[in-house]
Amino acid sequence: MNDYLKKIISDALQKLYPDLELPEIILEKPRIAEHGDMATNVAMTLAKPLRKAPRGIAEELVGALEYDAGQLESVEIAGPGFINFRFAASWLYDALNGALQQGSGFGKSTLLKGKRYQVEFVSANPTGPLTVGHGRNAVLGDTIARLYEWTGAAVEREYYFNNAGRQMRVLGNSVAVRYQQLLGRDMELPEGSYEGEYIVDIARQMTEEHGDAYIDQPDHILFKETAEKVIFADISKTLERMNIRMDTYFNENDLYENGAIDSVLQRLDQKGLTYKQDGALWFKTTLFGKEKDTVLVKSSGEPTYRLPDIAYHAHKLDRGYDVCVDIFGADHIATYPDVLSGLEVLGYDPKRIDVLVYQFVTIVMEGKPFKMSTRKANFVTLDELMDEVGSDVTRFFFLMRSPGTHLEFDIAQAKESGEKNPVFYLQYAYARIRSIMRKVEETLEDAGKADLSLLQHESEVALIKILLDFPEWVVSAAMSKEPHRLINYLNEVAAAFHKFYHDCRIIGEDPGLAVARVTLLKGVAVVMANGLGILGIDAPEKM
RNA sequence: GCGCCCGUAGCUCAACUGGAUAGAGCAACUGCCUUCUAAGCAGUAGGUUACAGGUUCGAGUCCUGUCGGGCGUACCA
Repeated sequence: MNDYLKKIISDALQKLYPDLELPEIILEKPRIAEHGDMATNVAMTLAKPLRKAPRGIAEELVGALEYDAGQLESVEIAGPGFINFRFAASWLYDALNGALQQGSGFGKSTLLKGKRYQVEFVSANPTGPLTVGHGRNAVLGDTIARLYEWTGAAVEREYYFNNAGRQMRVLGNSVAVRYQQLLGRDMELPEGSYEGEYIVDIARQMTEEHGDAYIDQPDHILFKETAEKVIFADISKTLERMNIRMDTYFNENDLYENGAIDSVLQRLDQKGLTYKQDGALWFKTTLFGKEKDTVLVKSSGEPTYRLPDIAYHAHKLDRGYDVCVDIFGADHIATYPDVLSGLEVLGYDPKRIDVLVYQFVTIVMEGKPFKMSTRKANFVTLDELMDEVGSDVTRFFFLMRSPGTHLEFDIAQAKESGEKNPVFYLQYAYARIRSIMRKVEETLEDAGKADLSLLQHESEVALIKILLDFPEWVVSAAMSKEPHRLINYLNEVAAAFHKFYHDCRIIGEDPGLAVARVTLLKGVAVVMANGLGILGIDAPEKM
């Protein structure tokens, strides 16, 4: 429809003003129903170049417009010079039929067809269970990956981790101390250790498997390796519970072993972008607008995380993805520009790295902000949260707000919300439809072909129009990396359905109308199921 | 100090990236179930979009400044 409108508008413009360079024709959906189904502001944007009043241009344009009555019912001028289009009913019915034919594919597009996307997310080092603090990252990353799949891309999900750094050494040591304590040694956990109960569990597992074989080897690699293995198993189980499945777990250590780190250092050096000072190796980030240069390799010989970050991203691009998406919390906001600068001087197109920075989640417990720390074991795990409210509510909660805004997560409220939780509003709409369908199957014999033109009620027409918007909202949510847009849209679908349900009956109506309404219901079910599917949320048969 | 993000109804947040009368959900109040799920529908009330300027046909949205909050600003990850 949009293409059709653009075509007739530009045809008319060309006829009226042959010398004019055609402007981009912007179509938008008016907020208010009285303003029609679609509107354009071309008359206003042309006011300046044509040196004419917007309304005058609009009148000329509408006069020259040639359109098919099967597509458009009316074209009107309103306000300061908007041109409002109202779709013909026959077009709506055809479009609804088309949507039903696509079924579970309705909403898919080919926008990114042929593109390979990679989404890297979660990427928490395996030092402890995933907490609600990781939740927003995990759910955003996975849902954005799903959105890209729906827009036609081939998508891979990757988890990046580092098992060689200081964090993991401390982790191994924490396990070793607990291990020795369990075997009767009187000793204290050093300052800065991981204090969580799960460390004790890992240590206990080691006493069961190995007895006291390692009691005099607290630095043995087995402590760290066991911890890593156990914790990673736990993490991936948590992710699976949330409907998240990674394609790849990428270990930073591989970058050292395959020479990617050295290669980056060499290439930066060749470009003259690094220098030594005070025993450290610096990257001249001041050349890219930073206030200070950045250390890549510490005087201890250990690299900072920026160096492997650059190498990692270069490696990802080398693997052939068209676009690599990073899901970062706000604390990374200052670091990724260095990575982009590094990639650019290495000859990569930084546009192939797409970063989503989301604002932090404020955990609220008992009415007060709650500061979490994995190290101090001061946290609520995602598993605990899902035990309370389930994975649907958990996913929904993290998705319902714009990534760019701070999200307040009131644990007590999430636990309590139960029945009045907003996710149930959507699921209830679907369950209601399924319930009607089950009843209708008993009463309505062979439905035959529905005559959709019987759908004349205001609530019916409004519902059809909203359903037809679904594909463009999928695209909008995907391109902006803002899944909450889809949630807002599904809310409108559910609201329109509930209103229809209230206004229009099916059972007991004239069979022709009943069949038409059942067809409409199927359309709603398709959109709700597809939409919830993108969000990774269950569409229940019953509630 | 400097950089990035945020500031919208009592609370939590939308507003499709510059459009027409700023909208939902909680919380408050009023109606609607002998008929397909009341986890619903309809309605009332609630606003100087933090503040002050600017840009233009038009600003919650863009630019400048002020105030308030978050995060950075490490040879920490």
